[in-house]
Amino acid sequence: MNLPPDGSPEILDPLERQVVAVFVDGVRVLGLPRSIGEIYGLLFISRAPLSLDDLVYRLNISKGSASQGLRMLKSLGAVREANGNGSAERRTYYEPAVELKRLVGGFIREQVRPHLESGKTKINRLAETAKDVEDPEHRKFLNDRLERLDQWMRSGGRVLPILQKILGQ
Amino acid sequence: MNLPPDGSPEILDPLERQVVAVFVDGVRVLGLPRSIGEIYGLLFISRAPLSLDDLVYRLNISKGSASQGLRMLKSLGAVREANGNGSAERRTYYEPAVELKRLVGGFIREQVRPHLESGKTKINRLAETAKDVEDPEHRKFLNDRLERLDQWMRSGGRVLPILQKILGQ
DNA sequence: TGGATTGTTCAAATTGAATTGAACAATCCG
DNA sequence: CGGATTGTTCAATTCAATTTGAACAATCCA
Repeated sequence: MNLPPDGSPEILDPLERQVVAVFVDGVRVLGLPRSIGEIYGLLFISRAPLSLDDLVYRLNISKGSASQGLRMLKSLGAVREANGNGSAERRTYYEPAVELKRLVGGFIREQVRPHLESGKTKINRLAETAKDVEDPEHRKFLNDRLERLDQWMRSGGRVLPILQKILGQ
Repeated sequence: MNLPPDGSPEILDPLERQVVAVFVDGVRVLGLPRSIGEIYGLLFISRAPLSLDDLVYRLNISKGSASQGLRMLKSLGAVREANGNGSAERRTYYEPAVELKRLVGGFIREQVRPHLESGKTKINRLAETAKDVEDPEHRKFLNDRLERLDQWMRSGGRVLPILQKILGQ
């Protein structure tokens, strides 16, 4: 299916390389590791699904990276197994999910929501602590700020579904 | 104004420490450095504006970090100089901007838009490259994917103002 | 002027997150 | 079974981004 490895020949053609670069850049903004961008980028611009070994060979990354990267991409719903040929293939091939809605949904579910939740929890705990502050002026100030923080979280929570709705075309 | 440093005494009270931790966490999600979260967090929970030296001392960070952190926070519009006392003070004091709208706006302007722009540029260049692909089937596929990528960018562009509107209460 | 105070810059050190690689499962099939 | 193939795990390493720290500006004022 692919040429066997030599030293380190040019495995990606220029267009593929550029697309991969775009995604590497993209995922960095989202705080995701480079390998995620490389893997998704290559899948995105490949006509046929690719196997783990394809990714290892063509991107010149380790099996470990590819395995973990695919796991994360699966958990994000950004990649799925291509059960294309009904035939009995041992190896599994992957193809990208290309619907923005799905990608955004996965990111929000896996990366955003958990932080919002844990943030809310921590803030509630803080509000408890603030109750014990002696000076009433100071206590008032703290409550005001914590209240505001709580509002931010609420706003975040409200915005996410709207975001998803809008990005679903 | 503050006690002088000893070895490394406990400079933040527990509540302050927790709030700072929340912000450190928060900014990491946004892909910003820890010091940004520390500085903003301490300003956020402090009744009085703080100077650079206050931050250095209380957060136990270097002057360099504090200076660069404040610069970034200023560029994000997340912090402003407190010209509180009309008196002639040499040192400048900082206070946080606490309006979510402003914070989100600054983040979008400084961190999101530039990436969207450069992304668009790169994709246009890619479309040029794709024109030279011989096989018409393959070319069609590539154009389809690049078109999709372009759509994503547009969606992003459309969503940002809406986001800002919603978060402005 | 000079020295004290405040803040900036940037090369070097540090640190934490991602990647590697080798050992280990799991499954297949002759 | 046994060995070949495919994929996972995780401690050790690597690498990039952040932080440090020391030198350098800039401003103040006695």
